[in-house]
Amino acid sequence: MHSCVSSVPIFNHLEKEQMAEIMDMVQSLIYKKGEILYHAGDPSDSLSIVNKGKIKIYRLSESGKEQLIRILHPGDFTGELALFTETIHEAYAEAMLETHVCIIKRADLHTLLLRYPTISFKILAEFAARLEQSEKQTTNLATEKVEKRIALYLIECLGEGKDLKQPQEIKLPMTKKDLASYLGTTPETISRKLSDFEEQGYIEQKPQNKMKVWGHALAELTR
Amino acid sequence: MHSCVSSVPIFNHLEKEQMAEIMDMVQSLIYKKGEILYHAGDPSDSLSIVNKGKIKIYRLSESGKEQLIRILHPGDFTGELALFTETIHEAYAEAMLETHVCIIKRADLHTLLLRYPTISFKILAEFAARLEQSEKQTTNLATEKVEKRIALYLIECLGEGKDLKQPQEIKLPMTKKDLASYLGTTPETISRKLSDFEEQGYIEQKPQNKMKVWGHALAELTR
DNA sequence: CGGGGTGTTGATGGACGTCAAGCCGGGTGG
DNA sequence: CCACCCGGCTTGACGTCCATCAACACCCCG
Repeated sequence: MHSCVSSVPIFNHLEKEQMAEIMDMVQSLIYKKGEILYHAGDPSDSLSIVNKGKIKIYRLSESGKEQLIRILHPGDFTGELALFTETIHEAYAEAMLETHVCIIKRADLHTLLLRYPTISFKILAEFAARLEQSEKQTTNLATEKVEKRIALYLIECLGEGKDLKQPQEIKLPMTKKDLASYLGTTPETISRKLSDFEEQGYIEQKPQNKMKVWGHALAELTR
Repeated sequence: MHSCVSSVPIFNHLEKEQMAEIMDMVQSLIYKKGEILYHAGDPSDSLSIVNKGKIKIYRLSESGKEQLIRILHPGDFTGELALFTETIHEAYAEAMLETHVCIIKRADLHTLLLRYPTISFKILAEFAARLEQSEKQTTNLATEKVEKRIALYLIECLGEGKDLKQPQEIKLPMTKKDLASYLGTTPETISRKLSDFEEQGYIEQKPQNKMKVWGHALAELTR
């Protein structure tokens, strides 16, 4: 039990005894598909680490539209925003399927950070990476047309080290509806653009949100 | 000299002797208007704290458009993104006028954070706030029309505690060109929408990017 | 006084959001 | 195991928001 502690990036550099200490502070929880971990407006007093499953983080805009921010996979954590600023959550977190999480209370976390400053480094690195990612997303939304945003997303899905010259099969990690929300567009437009891509020979669509992708061809689009 | 250390949020909770220690690690620099602090692609090996002046942080999109991310005022810092992740800068930083900054090398900062873990809390809080802000901006870009984004921005300019019922005079902290870049639109559109607002009696434009704003009227628009 | 960058205004077209109708697939309950 | 049904997805027609291009006014700075 509590196996999450040893497998989580922010802790896995510690010694065994230290991990044992952390495990005592940790609480385990299971959410069913569709369950909400927290609402916008909830006070935020704990850090949640995903152990198994998937969680989607989204916001509601002023006008009530849902905007997907990020999907958490095992090893990822959330609670960040309000944990260090004494405010409330501004986002929503929902389990996409049965999901196991470990929870650490804010007070316990503070104790830990004081005792083991290296944990702070890990969290700082994670925050910096997310900030980077978020700003990139902002820039894409602000300056690129939908077609390019979709192309960039697909290329991102291919992963880093891959050889773009070979077509690769990928599976979208979410529904097209969610993808639309993430990319700031509509399901209709996603559908149409993907058909276009297919017509142009950039991709080949398969059932269940899978597709074969010619990365180097798509990359042309993003010029 | 090095007065920045004592006036900066991330350090000002420390004792006098500790501050003295920090001052030894700090280096002072002055940039002239238009000078670049760093380019995208530069290795990032120091934290810069603004002491006096203004710095604008922007990115170039895939297609080469400039996107304004944020403006740093005295007390703000930058360098964050790459400082903790061993990567390179992805953004540009440019002095908007003569600007004094204090610099701490990455290695020195790490030493500090290990010795005084409370500094990490301050930085974590700042990162969390920026992340929050960045995600909100993303959501606005993804889901709101230009008119609403502008209205929301103006309301933000009014500041928090103010009484929306009274018209207030504000001065935009940047040119309309930069504002357009920040809000993901064009100077032409900004100009037109502000004229619209004026016609509707929501604002009254004055020279030098100043204007009188009826906050509660604008707030209606954001429904 | 002159010039470069900012700001304004107009005309135009294209990208994409919206509404509507229908399809399909898989999850549920009988 | 089949039938149903709901939600996701697709396709089409249509309208509109806003970027783009171009021309010019403005204003601060040198």
